[in-house]
Amino acid sequence: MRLSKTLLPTLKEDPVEAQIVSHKLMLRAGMIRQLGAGIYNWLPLGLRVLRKVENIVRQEMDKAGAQEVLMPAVQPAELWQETGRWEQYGVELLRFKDRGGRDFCFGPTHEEVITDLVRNELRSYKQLPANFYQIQSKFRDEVRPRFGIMRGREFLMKDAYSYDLDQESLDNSYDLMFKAYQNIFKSCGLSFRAVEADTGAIGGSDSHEFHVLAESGEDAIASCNSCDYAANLEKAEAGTPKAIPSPTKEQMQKIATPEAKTIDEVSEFFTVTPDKTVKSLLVKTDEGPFMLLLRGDHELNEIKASNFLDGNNFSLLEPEEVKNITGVSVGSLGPVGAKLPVIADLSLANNSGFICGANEDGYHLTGVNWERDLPKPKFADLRNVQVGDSCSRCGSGTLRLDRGIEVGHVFKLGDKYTKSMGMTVLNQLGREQTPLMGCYGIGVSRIVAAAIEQNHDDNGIVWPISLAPFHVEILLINPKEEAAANLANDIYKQLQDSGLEPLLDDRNERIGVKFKDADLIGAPIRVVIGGRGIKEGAVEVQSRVDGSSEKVVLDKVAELLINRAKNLLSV
RNA sequence: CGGGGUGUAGCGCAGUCUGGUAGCGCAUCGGUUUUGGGAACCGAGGGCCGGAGGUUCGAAUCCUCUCACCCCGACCA
Repeated sequence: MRLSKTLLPTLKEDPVEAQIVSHKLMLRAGMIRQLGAGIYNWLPLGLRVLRKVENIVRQEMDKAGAQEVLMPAVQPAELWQETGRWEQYGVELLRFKDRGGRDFCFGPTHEEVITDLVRNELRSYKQLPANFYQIQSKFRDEVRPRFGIMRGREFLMKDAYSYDLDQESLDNSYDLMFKAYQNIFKSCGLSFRAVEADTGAIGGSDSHEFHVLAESGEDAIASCNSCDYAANLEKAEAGTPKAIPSPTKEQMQKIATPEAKTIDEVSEFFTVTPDKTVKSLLVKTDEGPFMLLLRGDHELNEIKASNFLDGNNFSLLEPEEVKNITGVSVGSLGPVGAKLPVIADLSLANNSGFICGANEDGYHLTGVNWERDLPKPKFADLRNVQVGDSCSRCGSGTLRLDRGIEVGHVFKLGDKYTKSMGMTVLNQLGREQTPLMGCYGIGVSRIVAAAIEQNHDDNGIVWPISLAPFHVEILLINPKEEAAANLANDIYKQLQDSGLEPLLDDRNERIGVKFKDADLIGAPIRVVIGGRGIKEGAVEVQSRVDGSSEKVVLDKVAELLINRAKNLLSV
C-alpha cells in the first residue's frame, strides 16, 4: 500500500477522550474514529488488523472442524420470548420495532437464532456432533461504554455453538474449542491465560475465560505459583487460612467504642491487626435479609454470596435499610444476638477471641468465641481471594493476582436452550433426544485493543507480526530523488511478489514526520531509503521491536527483508 | 440510574464571570527555501459558538428547555 494514496490520519497529540494506551494509540495511528458512544468507524489501517485477527480465528475454527455460517444481526422478538430472555436480558438488549410494529432486537448473542436453525435442519444423531460459528457484529447497549473498542457497544465477535448427543461428546467438543482458543491466542502473539470462570446468568456447568494479561484489564485473575490453577477473582476458590487463635482465654466483653466504626478504626482502637476483627454485612435477596460475616481484612465476593444464597436480586443493603431492619448503625453490627440468618466465611470457622460489633451503637465485643458466646453459623466461601492466600487446589502453592482483558469465553450450556426451544434429534434407538449445547465466544475487535495494550512503547504500537497491518514499511526519504524512489519501488514490488504486505511511505513529507508515523503504526520491520544510502551503496534496515538497525548493501535488501519477515511469520 | 464535567474551524484550546456578530496553536490549500527523527517564511481558505425558545437595540456570553459526548460510581452474557 502506498501511503500517499491511503487515508491514514495520524495525530500528534493524545485525544482527550482516551484513557488507556490502546484507545489513544488506535486514534493516533488513524485506525479508528468514533461515531457515537461505543460505536466506531474502522479506517483502512485498523481494518487490516481486524481482518488479520479474523483470519487467524477462522483458520483455527475451521481446523477444529467448526463450520462457518452467517446469521442476521437483527432478530425477531419471538425467538427471545421462547427462551424467556426477552424479559430477562435487561437494558443491554437493544430493542426496536419494524414498520409493522413487530418487536426486534439487534443481536447481542445468537443462541436462539442458531438453535432455531439447527432444530429445523438437524434430525439425526448421525449429524452430531456439529459446531457452527460466525464472525459478526454484535450490539450490547452497555451501561457505560469505555476504553474505545475495548468495551464498545457495537463490536465484532466470533461466536460458535456446538451440539452433542451426550455429556461425553460435549466434553470433547468443549475440549476441542479450548485447544483451538489456545492456538488462536498463541497465533496472535498474545500472552494469555485460561482461567476458570463463573457461568453467570447464561447458566451451564463448566466455563473458562481466556484473558490477555495487561495492567489495564478490567478483570482480576488469581493464579497459583505451584500448580496450574487459575480463576477469575469472581470465581477463585479461597483455601482455608490458618486459624487465628485468641491470644488469651478471655471472656467476651462489651467495650465502648464511640469513635470506632470502620474496621481500620476498630483495629486501631484495640491496637490489633484487622484479621482479629470480624465484619458484619447485611445483604438481601428475594428471600429476605441475611447477615454475612467476614474476617476484617477480607473482602466480600458478591457473586459467591449470591450463588450461595441462591436467591434472585442479590444486593448489599444501604446503611439506612440496615438501621431500619436492625435498629443498629452499620459500624456497630455484629452476629451476637442477631435476629437474621447468619452465614460466615470459611476463614472464620476456627477463629476464636475475635472482635465484632455489639449490635448496639458505639459498642464492640471482644473475646468472642463460637458456641460459647453465639451459635455456630453456616460457613461458606464468601470472600475474594487475596495475594498470598494458599491455593485451594494443590494446597502447597500461593496465589497471585493479575489484571486481565477477557478476550474469549467458553461455556458448557447443557440443554438450557435446546430444551426450551424444543430441539431434538433421533438417537440410535429411534427416540427423540435433546442435544447438549456449548457456546464459545471471542471478542475479535477487542483482541486488537488487547494486543496493543500488550505491545507498545512510548512512541507507538509494536505489532506482533501476525497482526501487523504491514510486515515491512519502506521509508522513502525524498520521493523526488529518482534513484531512491526507483529503489524503493523496486523493493516494494519484490516484497509484494513474495506474498508479503509492504507499506511504502512515498509522501512528500519530511523524514522526521515519516519516522514518527512509522513508530506509531508499528510495522515490525522497516527500511530507510534515501540518496545518502544509495551513494554509500547501503541502506538502513531497522527493527521496530528492539530499535536495532543495520546497513545492508543495495542488491541484498529485498532478499533480506523477505527472509526476515518470513522467519518472523513462521515462528 | 446517581454524581461531576465538556460542547467555539479537521484536532487541541482561549474568549463566557463583566453582552457590542470570534481568536490562538497544530492541520489544510498556494508559493519560496529546505530534506536522515514531528522545518522556516509569505499568503489563503475554513465557524448556524451542539440545538430550540426567551431576555435585550444587540447574545458564543444572561435565562429556560433539550441533545450529544467524557469521567467517577452503581450495573454487567
